[in-house]
Amino acid sequence: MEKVITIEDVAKKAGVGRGTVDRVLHNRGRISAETREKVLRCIEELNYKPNKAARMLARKGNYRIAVTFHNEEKEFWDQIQEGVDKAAEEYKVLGVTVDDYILPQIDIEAQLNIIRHVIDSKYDGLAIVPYDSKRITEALKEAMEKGIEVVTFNNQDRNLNCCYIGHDGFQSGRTAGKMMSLIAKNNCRYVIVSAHSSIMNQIDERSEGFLEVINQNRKDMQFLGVLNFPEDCEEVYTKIRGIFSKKNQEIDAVYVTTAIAGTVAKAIEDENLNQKVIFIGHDLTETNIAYMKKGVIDILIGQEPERQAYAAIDKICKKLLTDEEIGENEYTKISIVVTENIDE
Amino acid sequence: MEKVITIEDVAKKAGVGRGTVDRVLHNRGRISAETREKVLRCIEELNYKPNKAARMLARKGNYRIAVTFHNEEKEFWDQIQEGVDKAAEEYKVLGVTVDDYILPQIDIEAQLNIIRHVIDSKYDGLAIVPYDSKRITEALKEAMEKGIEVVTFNNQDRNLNCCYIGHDGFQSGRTAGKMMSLIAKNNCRYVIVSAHSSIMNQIDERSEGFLEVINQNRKDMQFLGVLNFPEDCEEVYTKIRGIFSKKNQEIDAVYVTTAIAGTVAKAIEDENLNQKVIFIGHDLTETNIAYMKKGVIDILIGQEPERQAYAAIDKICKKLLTDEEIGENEYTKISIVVTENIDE
DNA sequence: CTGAAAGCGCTTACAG
DNA sequence: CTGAAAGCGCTTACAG
Repeated sequence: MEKVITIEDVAKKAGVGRGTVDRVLHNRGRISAETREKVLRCIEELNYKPNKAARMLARKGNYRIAVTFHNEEKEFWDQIQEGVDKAAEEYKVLGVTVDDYILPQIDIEAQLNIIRHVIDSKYDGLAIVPYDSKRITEALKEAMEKGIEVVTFNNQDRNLNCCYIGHDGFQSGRTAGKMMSLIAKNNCRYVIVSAHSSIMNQIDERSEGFLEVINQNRKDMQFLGVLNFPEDCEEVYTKIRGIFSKKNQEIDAVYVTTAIAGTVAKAIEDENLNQKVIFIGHDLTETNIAYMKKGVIDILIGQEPERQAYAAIDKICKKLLTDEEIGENEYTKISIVVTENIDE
Repeated sequence: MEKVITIEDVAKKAGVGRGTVDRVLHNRGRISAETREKVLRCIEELNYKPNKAARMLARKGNYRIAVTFHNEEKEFWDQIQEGVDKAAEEYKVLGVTVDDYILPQIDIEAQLNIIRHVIDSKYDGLAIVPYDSKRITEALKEAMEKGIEVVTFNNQDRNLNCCYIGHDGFQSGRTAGKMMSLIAKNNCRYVIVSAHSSIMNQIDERSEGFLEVINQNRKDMQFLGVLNFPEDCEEVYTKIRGIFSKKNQEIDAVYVTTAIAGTVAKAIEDENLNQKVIFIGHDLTETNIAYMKKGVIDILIGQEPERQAYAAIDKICKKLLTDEEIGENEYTKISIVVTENIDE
């Protein structure tokens, strides 16, 4: 076995105690400049790499982190929840407690209260799906200033200087656009179903990206417009069905940017337009996958939801437990999924 | 902080020493049936979960594992190498040494020698890309019988009862087929470029899967046949260029199952057929990506090579270090990639 | 068959 | 400012 360098080796070589090496490693406590220098040099020369398992063991204990999101589109957020649970389970044995704060729907006021609570209760970390609001941005800034480790996921707050983990909405719209431009027949007439002025900016970015690629690659395609449906309900279903019915001669393809793909799919199926309308949507929810298997939805764009939540919590825990920097934004993979490559 | 149950708690509750609990946990040493029962019950009741970090720390040391593959298609195997290196780095601090045995090309005889060497040198584990040969199967069986932890990756030996990590060749061919069937124009005439009687069975499986989906979805498409090119060289380039040139009226689409996509792409580009031939290939190598960006290749099917190698080594180390079962085969994700969703 | 003790590498009060 | 010691949870010889 190759000899592995430990903190002990460094301490011995530098002629100091292990505690001292630890201190320079983490800039903890005060150390004389020369001791610091010497230790640093030894670390360098020995190419010392701290053992994370040991670190976590020793540091064990007593951290509390909060995670918050809403779960209105249940199937999707359940996947987020899985990521949360997995991380919570994993770090529990290392002494960190993860508390979930889950809202029934997007609610800026409620989210503000949660952030406030997180600050007041002196949580050590916060993983959050931030809604687009100046007040939220401000509240999160305050939390960060008070030393709470904050990581955002799934929706990016571009006004906040904070690590984000999730997909790039614009790029995923572009990917959908590319697929559409590859598949669509000549002079294909298409609509986008979206939700304007959403409090989740990812949604708008998807439309932009989609249109950009179509306009670039397929000048022949005809854009019939955006249908905005911020909510998902009976009424929406009826409206959509009406639109496709009346104009079924006109619509050859549809791109749904939001979580109402299931409703649109149902409308299309009920109008017997399965094979006639090209359908691209987002997220690998059970409903969406079922419609894909039935041939209503052709392609789904995935964004690795479990990974988003898992990574957000993981980063916070690593920072807390091992001082590892939280680091850069991490964009999750944008997957293109057809029935043949569904995962499992 | 929620109280975390440790081995100590279990021991106390069962009225035994920690060592004893450890023994029943790992079926190490002999324990009286009743003690065993009692301890098991306490573990159950307390819902005790061992702390892996602690386990790895204590078990640290002195494991050697070997990994072997070839790297003729360098760009691809470099990605495999990355996975190997990442795992090696990670486990080094835990006292496991990873030795690479890399062949310049597929070579059954050479691989046999490596397996032999692994057995003779009493390695603790072996991660291998097994070539299709009865003798290899036998040699691996012997290694396993001698207690070496073996995991295969990238190419599956279906005659060996051993964990495999990699993509499902058949399913990835099906995925390629689906994309082709979505994109291809009416009466599209297509060829498959492959390498029959390969020593890597994944290749043949891809063709099968591809054809199955096309035949099912697109009766209109016309199959012009399989072009077999086991090697990648100047001569192959010339031949391919000839085929596309002479028959450029005839070939509308091509599916390349092997690592010679770059050569095919070059031929097509040199014949100025970029926009005329639909091109689907495998693996996100630099060359392939470059041809995709130039518009020669339309779609690439990925198979997570880094993950394959990483997971293979990771499983072996976990087994060695924490007794965690190596478990089931793990099929890596089949990704569909266009320029818009290339990772990074 | 089983318990007590030492050790894995790191961190954290506690003295000085 | 810095060292010695105890402890994190688990495993491993060593006695018995």
